[in-house]
Amino acid sequence: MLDLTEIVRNTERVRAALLRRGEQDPPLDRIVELDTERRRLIAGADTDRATRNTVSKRIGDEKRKPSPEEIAEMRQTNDRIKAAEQSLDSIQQEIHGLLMPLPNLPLADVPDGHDESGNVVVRTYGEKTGIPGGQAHWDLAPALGILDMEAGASISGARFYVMKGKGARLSRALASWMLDTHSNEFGYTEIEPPLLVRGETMTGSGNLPKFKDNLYRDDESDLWLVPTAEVALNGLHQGKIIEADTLPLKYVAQTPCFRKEHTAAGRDVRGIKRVHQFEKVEMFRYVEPEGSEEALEEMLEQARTLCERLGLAHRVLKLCAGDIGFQSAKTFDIEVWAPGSGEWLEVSSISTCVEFQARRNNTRYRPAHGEQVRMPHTLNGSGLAIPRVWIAVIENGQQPDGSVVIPEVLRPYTGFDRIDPPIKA
RNA sequence: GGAGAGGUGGCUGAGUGGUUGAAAGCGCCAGUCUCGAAAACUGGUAUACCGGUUUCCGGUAUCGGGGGUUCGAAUCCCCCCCUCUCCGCCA
Repeated sequence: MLDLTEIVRNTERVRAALLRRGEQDPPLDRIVELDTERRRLIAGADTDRATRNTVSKRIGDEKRKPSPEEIAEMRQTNDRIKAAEQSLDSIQQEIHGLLMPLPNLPLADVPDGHDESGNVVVRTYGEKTGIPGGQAHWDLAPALGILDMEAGASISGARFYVMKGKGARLSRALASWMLDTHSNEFGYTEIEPPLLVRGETMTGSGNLPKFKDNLYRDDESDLWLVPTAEVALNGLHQGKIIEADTLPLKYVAQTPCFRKEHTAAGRDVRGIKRVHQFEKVEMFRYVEPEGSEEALEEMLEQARTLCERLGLAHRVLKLCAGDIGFQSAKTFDIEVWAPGSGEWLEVSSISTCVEFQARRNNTRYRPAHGEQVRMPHTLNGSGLAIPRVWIAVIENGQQPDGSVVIPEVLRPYTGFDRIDPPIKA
């Protein structure tokens, strides 16, 4: 959520920033107008309440019954207060309704651009690998007996998959290795959060109300399935004041992610690049505003390190203003090279949301004992998305004889160093 | 799912209609004392919003959430949520 005060005071600056994101005509003037009315109503109601408090206190102090005149006067005052409260309530609801769909403002150094074509490749690491004539994972993996798309479809429908044998094991190994690296080496606290969350939690992260079409929901219990662990990790401190000396908080979680992907119908239909349910390891931080840029760079480096250790060629993209996510102020993507599919696969998206999520969530922190509370910055980043890394690992590891070699770092987790094709009878 | 108990400030915990934003203790901050520290003592210590002569002052709201009764509600009434205990069920 954007800061109402900021909108009122710097309307044009906010408008310009929103325009960079492609928000053509945000209702800023209406918001300012409503805010003026809001202040007027609060001032009036507060004055009436002050009167009521004074009169009641006097009656109490004097230990007597109120006079008929006082009662009549207070009834009138109370009616006025009630009327003001009702108007105020509807105005605040309207402001809230206008504010919630507005995306975060891009930071100054975020490049201009309308869509993904405006993204900037910051740097490419490693050489593109892969054998000549290597297969894409949707051919290779089923042939190895480690992936069954038909079974996924028959159990649950399109865009669901089943991993089998060493494929399932590879997926689990990737997740465990990543979690261990984050916990043991990078200093994150591992979290196992609920996967079903309340609507408020989903709103706090920015997924509601605007993106409900992409979310699964259970009507009966009014709970939503998380599209990323970010939602739950962001909710960890909602409505709370984080006490002094506890920032930065660094969390990591591995969860399934549930996404309807209606909006992407027709895109990436082959294989497991875009599916309704996938595993992802997610980093999340609460930091003081001053350290937020540095934290973002650090998270980028950590996610990148994972790609490097897997021996995957990868590149870092700085997303343009038109392509960053709703809640993001600045985002880097990491893409790994998948030689069989012949494309760069996004395996990580690392963003700072500055105060945007903290404000929606009412999460604050106290810099030091006795000091004024402030809003922390929240940052999130995949570290990493499992199926796409899985794709890159097998496509990069495939050998001329049809087998797949497993990266060194994963072997303690997989318990095997290669995946051989099944022996034909 | 059945029965009961309970939700008060950073924490523990008083408070059943009128100087209660809220006792007391703990914690924390500052000062005194000390070579320094501890102890002791003294004082301070919530959040949000509105207004203003804007490092401060005034006002309003907040005792799980919402509604009601009343001149006045942490305190009385109604609804909801959550936690705990016992029973049942269950990975």
